Amino acid sequence: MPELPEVETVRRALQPVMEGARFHKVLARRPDLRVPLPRRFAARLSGETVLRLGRRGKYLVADLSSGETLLMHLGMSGSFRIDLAGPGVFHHGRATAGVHDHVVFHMSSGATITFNDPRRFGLMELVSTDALQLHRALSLLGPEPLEDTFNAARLAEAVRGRKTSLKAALSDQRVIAGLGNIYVCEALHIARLSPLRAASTIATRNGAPREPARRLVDAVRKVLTQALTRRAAADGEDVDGGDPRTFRVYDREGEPCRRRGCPGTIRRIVQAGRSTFYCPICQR
DNA sequence: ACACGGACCTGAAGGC
DNA sequence: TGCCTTCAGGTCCGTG
Repeated sequence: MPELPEVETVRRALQPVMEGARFHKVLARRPDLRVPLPRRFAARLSGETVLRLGRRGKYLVADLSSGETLLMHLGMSGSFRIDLAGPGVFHHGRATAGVHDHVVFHMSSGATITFNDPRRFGLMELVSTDALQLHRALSLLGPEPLEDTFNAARLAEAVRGRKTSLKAALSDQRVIAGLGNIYVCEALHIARLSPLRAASTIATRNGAPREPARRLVDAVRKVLTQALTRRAAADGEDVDGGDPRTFRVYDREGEPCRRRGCPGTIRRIVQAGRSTFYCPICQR
């Protein structure tokens, strides 16, 4: 499911019921996620207050009153369900937990937060807040694409000398944090750059970032901002994928290119084991 | 050091 | 209908 816009949307949904609230009761129903749940997971959370719920790349980051930070990742299929407590919840709500409801937080806010993840590629870890930036998942992450730290110079530097495709480079979380297969394809189409192009060719020309690098930075910002806006409008519905009709290239093999005046047909190829969708006519 | 293929899981969708 | 194959938006590890 989740790339940066989806994760950020989840964060915004959880924030009101988590920030400032205590973990009243925690259920670790199935500990064998991609990384096994931390030892004594429920006990270490219970009674602690969530000071702040943030996001870094595709990770949700909850700082706790205990001095530990709860790090969460949705993997491919993870999602959170929020049930606001109320009279009759046992009669009218979900009385039975779903098979893939692996972790349940009962918060002092009254909300019940359920982590569901069929494929179990998701992850929850507890790390010392002081050492958070040293954590291997976070320490290598590239800049946040919607912050100023992400710019053409930085991108050019990150891909300089990289002997790999643009598609692979943008998918690399060390280059930019938060992009996944869909938005990489979408951003490359907006920027009119071929996913097959060598990443280093957008980099620098005698010191200054090349024009393609600038276009790509703008395209990444644009595609993420648009997705975030659409997510907000969808308001919880369609937690999956997003509307295929709004994609420019993703999952549109054989369909016409949506760029004005472009006669191209969207092609699907496989790069590094994953589908890439692009227009061979207008992406160079 | 880097880049790639495969592995990790389950479920949905398509072909026959 | 049902079985089989393929594919899925993420990451990590081993190999070359």
